[in-house]
Amino acid sequence: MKLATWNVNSLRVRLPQVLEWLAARSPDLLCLQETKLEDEKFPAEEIIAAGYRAEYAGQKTYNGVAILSRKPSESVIVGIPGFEDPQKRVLAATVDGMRVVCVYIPNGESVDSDKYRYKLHWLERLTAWLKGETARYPSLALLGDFNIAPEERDVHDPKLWEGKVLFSEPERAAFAGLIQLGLADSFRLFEQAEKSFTWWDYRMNGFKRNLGLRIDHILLSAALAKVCQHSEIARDMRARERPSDHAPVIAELAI
DNA sequence: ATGGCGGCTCGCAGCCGA
Repeated sequence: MKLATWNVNSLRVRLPQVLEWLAARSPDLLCLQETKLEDEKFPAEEIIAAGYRAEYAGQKTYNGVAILSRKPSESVIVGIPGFEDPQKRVLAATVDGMRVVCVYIPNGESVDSDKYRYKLHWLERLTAWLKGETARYPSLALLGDFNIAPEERDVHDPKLWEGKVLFSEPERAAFAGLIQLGLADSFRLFEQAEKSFTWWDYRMNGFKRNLGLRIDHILLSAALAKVCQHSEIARDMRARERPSDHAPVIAELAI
């Protein structure tokens, strides 16, 4: 079973690339973030024609998440239960016996901003909810744009990023809190090339110079991590014409 | 170097992202 996540930075713009990528890599499941589409505008017909089911929760201009899957979804939840938030950032579903949680964690803007405080609070609420979910579902995958680079090796220049949003200690502590729920960072289950990133700034030739961060992740419960055989970043998609600033991340499971 | 780029909007300038 092949799982994937991709912040597409507008599904309207990136739909042709998404359809092409689905055909080329044939994931069993693909979580999308930043669809930036109201549900009425979601391209359900094109997704279905490509052989996938789609669950989605979007809004105009900002945010928006979706789960595309070969198999149907059950027990779909939008948002963190009990946490009022108009921003569409969480979508959970059970697919093929696996609990799948697709997240678009807030960016945080800068460490002295209200958005940063919102991000940390949001992470607290996510973690508290997932504590119950991980206990309830032995097979659970948490996929998405975390907007957190967990370790120094996930940042092109750790000195430059020290204390900055996406790499600050409180954010990394929150990421560690998710790991402490019994989840494994699937990418790090395997040997990987140095300077492997999932996001590169559009500006200053960030991709060409590989000035990136690894902020998109697939976390797996112990039962899934045990059967995970491979994980990679599809950085070729960042080299395309009119790319998203994020590349897809893949985890392959022997189930 | 608070610029850079790209996407969005009851757009034509200003926001947000990371």
